[in-house]
Amino acid sequence: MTLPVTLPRFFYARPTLDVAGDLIGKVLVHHTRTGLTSGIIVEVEAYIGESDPACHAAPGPTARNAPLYGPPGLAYVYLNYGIHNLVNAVTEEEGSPAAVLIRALEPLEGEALMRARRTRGTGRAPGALSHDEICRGPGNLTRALGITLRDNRLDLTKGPLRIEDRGLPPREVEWTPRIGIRVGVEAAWRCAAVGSAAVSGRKSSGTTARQRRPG
DNA sequence: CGTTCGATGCACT
DNA sequence: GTGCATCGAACGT
Repeated sequence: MTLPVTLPRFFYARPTLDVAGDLIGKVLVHHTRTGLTSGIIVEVEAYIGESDPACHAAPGPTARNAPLYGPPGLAYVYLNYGIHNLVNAVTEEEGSPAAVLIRALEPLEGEALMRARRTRGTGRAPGALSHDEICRGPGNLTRALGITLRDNRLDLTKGPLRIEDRGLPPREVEWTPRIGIRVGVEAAWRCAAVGSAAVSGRKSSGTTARQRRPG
């Protein structure tokens, strides 16, 4: 058991697909006044450069996508569909716009607080959420961890929003096309931990009928 | 089980 | 004014 180590800048200053694969099994942590919440990263997507039509840098530099052009290790948070905050880790070198979107976590610390945030304002009871639903999906995990637009441009290598290596065992991963985009569908730039029930999207194959009882 | 559709805010044309 | 890197309730089979 080793001490938690916040990932340093050089971790992010690499090819985005390498960073994406290596983020699986790392721990996203958010420390707020309300408390500390965290989860194991089990699903990510890479968005790479102005030539990637699904990347926010596709139109070239704008006010919104400026963090993508910044130094590696920054957080890029933006509002999607008017409702959901999505969090990315900026990769590669300054001036080279690319990032990894974090899409799902397995809840680790502060689960009660995460449940409260996820159900606040809705009619749902905190207990109605299963453990694996709490941080399943990019909009859900930011809500659970209390990540908002105010966290945009924060430095993930230090401070209240960070990603740690806690020496967790390596996970088997699978690469698939990215989810929920209209362009750039062909690239297999989504990476997910195999077998994790917290992963979003459809099951790759096999038995989806696990809900039914045997007998 | 499956698919459809409304909510909601901001960047960009 | 249009279009999203979404979510979940509502409805169809």
